Amino acid sequence: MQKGKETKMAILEAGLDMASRLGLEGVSIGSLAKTINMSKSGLFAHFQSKENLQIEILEYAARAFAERVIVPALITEPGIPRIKGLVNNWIDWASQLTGGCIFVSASADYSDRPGRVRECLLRQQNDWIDCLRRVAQSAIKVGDFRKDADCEQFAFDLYSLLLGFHLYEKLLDDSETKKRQERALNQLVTNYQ
Amino acid sequence: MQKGKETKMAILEAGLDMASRLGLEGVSIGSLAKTINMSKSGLFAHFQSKENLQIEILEYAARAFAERVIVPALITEPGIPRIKGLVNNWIDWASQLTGGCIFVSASADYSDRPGRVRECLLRQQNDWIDCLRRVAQSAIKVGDFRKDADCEQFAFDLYSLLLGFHLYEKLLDDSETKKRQERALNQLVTNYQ
DNA sequence: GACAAAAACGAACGTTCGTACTATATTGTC
DNA sequence: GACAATATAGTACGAACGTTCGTTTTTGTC
Repeated sequence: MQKGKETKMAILEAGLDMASRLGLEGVSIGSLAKTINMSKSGLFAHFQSKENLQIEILEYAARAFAERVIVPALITEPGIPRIKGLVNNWIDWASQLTGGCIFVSASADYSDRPGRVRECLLRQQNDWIDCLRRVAQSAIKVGDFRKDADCEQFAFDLYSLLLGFHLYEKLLDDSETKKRQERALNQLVTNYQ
Repeated sequence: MQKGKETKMAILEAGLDMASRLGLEGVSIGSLAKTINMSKSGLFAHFQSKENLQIEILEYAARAFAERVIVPALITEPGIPRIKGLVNNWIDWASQLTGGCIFVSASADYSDRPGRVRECLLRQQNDWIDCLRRVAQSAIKVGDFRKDADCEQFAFDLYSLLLGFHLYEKLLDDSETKKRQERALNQLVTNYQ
């Protein structure tokens, strides 16, 4: 069977866009079916529950994220170039989605909403922070960062920077945001050299 | 008339808690009425629309925020002590609310949801960033920061740090978050000295 | 205590929500 | 082309949504 997978992908793509605009909780089966031009029940049959739909959207987003943000950065040479590449990829990723990075909004939404969706998101965010930690470690290895640099701390610092950028860019629409982010990033890597 | 104002305050307090847990969009008139033990229509009469309710919750939150975060910090001596006081107040504020700081979750939720709620939130966030800028300026004035320090940049850096802390604390439940935040803050003020 | 104003209520509106069924198209396989 | 498997549509459900209405209770004032 082929056709099934295709529609499912189309649903998830539209679902990702809708989730970025309205949040994962704001994705309703009826409205999503309407945008994809199919029946509510037809769409529902692919997921059996709304919770499954939300989780599959998250997992679809994670695959796209790995593909567009992480993998291209791992091809770049390790150290500061890779870090800057990763940041730029992340920014591109966030600007491609209408409502911004789905993981950022979901992290705020599910900070106190227990369930399988939250657990899935938590796993993903831990993976992402791990990824940030590893790029710092490879920066140590190639000599861009000093030997005793705290990689966990760097992950915290860098993710914070991305979150700040996201808020400024998506909510405030500040024209100088890109400049602010670049300055902060340069200062950040300097602190770890 | 007195009674009316009292119930309204009780509604807004419960509404703020609910909004911090479920997001502003997740506050439903029916469930809010149930937690406050009054009828849906009775509650509704205070606001005339859900949008008004959301805005009044935001404004109620802003008053509480000014009272608990900003004012106490302005009493502290200017410069680095005031900055650290402000940060600690903010952290207390975020930890008092079950689901975390309402402005953080609302900023993510309303990044692409036009309307009066978004406009209100935007005004508030600009005020907050202005506040951060001013504490940096007073730090220059008392000699804690160097004369040519970029206060706008400092506001960006500091708010980013708070957002990072918020995500780590509320979603990841990382036991070392407080330490991470303190290290980042110390490094941050060092960069501006 | 009377009386008007304000506040709270209960019921109902039309709509949308997620989900459960059954039936009809569409697909891939022999 | 037959036949089974899969995919989509259609309909219906109970509950919850925001909102409106008319009524009743509570409140503050004279």
